[in-house]
Amino acid sequence: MSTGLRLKVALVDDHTLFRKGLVSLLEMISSEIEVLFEADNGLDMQRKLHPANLPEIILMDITMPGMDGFESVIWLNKHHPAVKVLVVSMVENEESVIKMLKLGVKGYLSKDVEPQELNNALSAIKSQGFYYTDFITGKLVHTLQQDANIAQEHADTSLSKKEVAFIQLACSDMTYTDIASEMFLSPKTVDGYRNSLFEKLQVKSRVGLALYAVKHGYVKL
Amino acid sequence: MSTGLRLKVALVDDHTLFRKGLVSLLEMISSEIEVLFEADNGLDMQRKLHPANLPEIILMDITMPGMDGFESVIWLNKHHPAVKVLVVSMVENEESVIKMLKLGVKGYLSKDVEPQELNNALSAIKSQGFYYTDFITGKLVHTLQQDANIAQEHADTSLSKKEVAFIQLACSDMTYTDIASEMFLSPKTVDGYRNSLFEKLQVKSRVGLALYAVKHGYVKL
DNA sequence: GAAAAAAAAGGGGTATTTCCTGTTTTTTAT
DNA sequence: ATAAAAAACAGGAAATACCCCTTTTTTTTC
Repeated sequence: MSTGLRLKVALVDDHTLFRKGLVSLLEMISSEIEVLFEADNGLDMQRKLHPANLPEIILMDITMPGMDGFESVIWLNKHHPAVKVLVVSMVENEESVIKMLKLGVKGYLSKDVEPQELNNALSAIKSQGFYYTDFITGKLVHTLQQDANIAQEHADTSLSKKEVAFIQLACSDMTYTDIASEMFLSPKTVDGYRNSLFEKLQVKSRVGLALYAVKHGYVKL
Repeated sequence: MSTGLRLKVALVDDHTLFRKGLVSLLEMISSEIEVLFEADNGLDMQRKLHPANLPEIILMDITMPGMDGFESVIWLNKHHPAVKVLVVSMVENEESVIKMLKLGVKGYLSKDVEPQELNNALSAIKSQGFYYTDFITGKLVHTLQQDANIAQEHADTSLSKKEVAFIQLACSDMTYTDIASEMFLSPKTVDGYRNSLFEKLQVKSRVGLALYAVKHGYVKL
């Protein structure tokens, strides 16, 4: 049986080739690392996570079908708060980084770092509990500066189901009247949705709305 | 020196972690594979490609900074037509697949395939010269069906410099009047740009224009 | 079960987008 | 040099997007 000396990790990423490659890399980098399991997404992770043998660190992607990285981390925080998460993602926009940091992830790496940095991150998280690069620090500082200005007026940027439905329909050639009947609502109501989203998302036109929707994965291209 | 028995390959992908992982995987999968070099993008590839020792197959990503996969394949066709290209990309939209096939790539894999399929693809390309999955065939058939309808009316979808400038500015809160003065043109002229792009790109509104721009990389989010 | 908050709907008006049918100017080809 | 083609530009009209402010209905909260 395992003596606990090796660092137990798990991988959650929907790109099989990347995941397998990462496993191969980890094994090559250090014999001190043991990959407990791999998962396609958060739901798959839930199934494969055995309370009797928890990984110490989970390498987590963000964009995944089914259950994405954010939801997965939230679930982990609730059910297995001891498990540390290292985000490994191509997503580099400030909002996502900040959101993940707020969720308490222990590190955030881009997929284009050198393998050695991955190793550094894992070592640091194991010994110090975290690994925050200048990249993350930069995002943090920038956000803090903005926060000072914008304050908490638009607290969380999570959209309701109807708002999501609306913003998805807004990414089309439909008029707002069309969207209204599609949603079984009065045109005036979707008018209200638009206006509140304009303010909430800090955009000024339907184009901005559409671009926001794409950027945050509400619509796929 | 190399006896030529091993399959010489090269990797072009901007995500270091993915690339290194892939190298590691390839070495694990088969000792018959020799990775000649890795490159960040097309330009890097040009530098690292030595005519005296060309790879037989290049595993190529599409989205890369500097010189992307399309440009790289075009360059390869011109300068080293004997080098075969296997696309390994997350990009799965029909247009990109078709565009790559037209450029003569020998295979097209998603990044979420099993390592074994990568091995199959390499073997097939080495022995038969190509590896086309059902995924690709499906795209092809669908395109052929569409082509029958749409015909050649909007022959190539390449945009002029001014059209690119316009479509980028259209992805903003600016009104067309704003865009016109930004481009030192009459509002009526950008009016014409919009209308011709609507037809050329088969969209019906500015929102469609913006989404097209994102989808095809004219604007980054 | 009443007060408060949020969602839905409406009235009315301005700005912008979209579409149509042209003319003038500039480029391109022969 | 001249015809043909493409780009730039216009007038005007209808549809749509956007905005502000008010009312009704539903939901939440105490």
